[in-house]
Amino acid sequence: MTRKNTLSRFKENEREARRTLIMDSAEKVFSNSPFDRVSMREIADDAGIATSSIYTYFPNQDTLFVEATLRNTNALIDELNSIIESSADEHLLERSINTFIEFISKHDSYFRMMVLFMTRGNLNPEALAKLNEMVRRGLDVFESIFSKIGYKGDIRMLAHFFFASLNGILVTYRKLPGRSEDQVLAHMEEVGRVMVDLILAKCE
Amino acid sequence: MTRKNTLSRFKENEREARRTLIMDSAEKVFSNSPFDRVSMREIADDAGIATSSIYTYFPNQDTLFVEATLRNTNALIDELNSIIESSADEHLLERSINTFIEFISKHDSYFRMMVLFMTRGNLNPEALAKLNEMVRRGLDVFESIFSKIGYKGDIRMLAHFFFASLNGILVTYRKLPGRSEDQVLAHMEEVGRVMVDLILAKCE
DNA sequence: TGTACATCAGTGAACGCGCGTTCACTGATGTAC
DNA sequence: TGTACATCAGTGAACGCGCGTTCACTGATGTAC
Repeated sequence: MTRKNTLSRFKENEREARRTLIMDSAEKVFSNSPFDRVSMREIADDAGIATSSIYTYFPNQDTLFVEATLRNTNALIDELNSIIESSADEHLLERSINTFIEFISKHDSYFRMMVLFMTRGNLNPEALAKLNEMVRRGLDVFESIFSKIGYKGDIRMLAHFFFASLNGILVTYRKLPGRSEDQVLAHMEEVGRVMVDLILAKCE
Repeated sequence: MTRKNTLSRFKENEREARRTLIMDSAEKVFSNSPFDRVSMREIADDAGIATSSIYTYFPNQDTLFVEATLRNTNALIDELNSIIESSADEHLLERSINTFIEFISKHDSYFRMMVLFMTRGNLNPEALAKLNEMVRRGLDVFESIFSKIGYKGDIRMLAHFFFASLNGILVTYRKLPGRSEDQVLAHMEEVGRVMVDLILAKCE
């Protein structure tokens, strides 16, 4: 029985390692290919496996996309949390906004998620639950920022607004025609600073 | 020559009328069908013409989508302008936000445009130019709101932020799972009110 | 007015494509005796 | 230790689908004489 357990645990780890490899490839393909050129075939090619093998580890495309994104955003949330602990109050808000913007700009899978979410009401319930859990965690992080900087007002609502605004900045200015990647980033952060000013004006 | 002119003008009107009919159908299909079920075939069916006939009036799908959306947004901008003229200052901002949110919620083609824009860098230049012109007009409207309510700060930058935030609210809360359309709208407007408070706090 | 020709909006069918997913099968590895 | 069988990750090819777009053609309408 002990042997059986270690074996099945070994297999479980194997399985997780494979899933991770596939998600790595998915992320790589997300970031390097034009949006409509990302397909299961493309991801399988990058991972060096047969397309059909993906289905041994993920039931379908949506699940793969959602899980790959959640992995990203969990890393982002961890990063934000460590900023909250380490930053002096006066720069906390701006640093958080810039971290968010830079992170999401670098990880195209977030936008893919967003488009998936915008275009389809029929995400499978399991994926949807995981997505909601991530949003909830994000809102919690934002709330702790606002309470730390002493925002006077409804912190929960501000977090909702904050989250939406950041998404909006990313969506709206992502593809500014004729601007370099750096210029786009600079413009996003400049717009973000407007929000910093507005919020700080209502802080103690 | 006079006859020729009237004839060609008649034909031109005919052509415009047909284009309008097709855009009407496009808009109807956008609003009533799930996102991924909208195709040239679907639109042609609604208009009661052959699919290939669409190509007599629009060179390709992108152009049709962009033009249909711009027609919408021009109407929205007109509506906002009349609000600016008629509203008392203290409710101007909130009324503008709610008008924007309600209008866009009702016209799915705006989201389709947004997804098109997010997912493809390769929109044709003509469509892109028209799109930019629309954004510019929108920003101008927002600026005139802020100058009317006496915002103390960089009005241009606030307009950029305002536009992005509204987009973000619409994108983020559009598909809240388990909420009715009315509840979603109410939540969006509640989040919008956070922005009202923030901006008004920096007004004279 | 009547006739031969030109124009052109509109059509139905087909093209070419790429996608997500399935499935019968392979072959390496583990298991039982 | 050796042999027969079971398991199962992994595969390549195919399925079925729907899409945007093209194209040769039709037939009504307008034009020229």
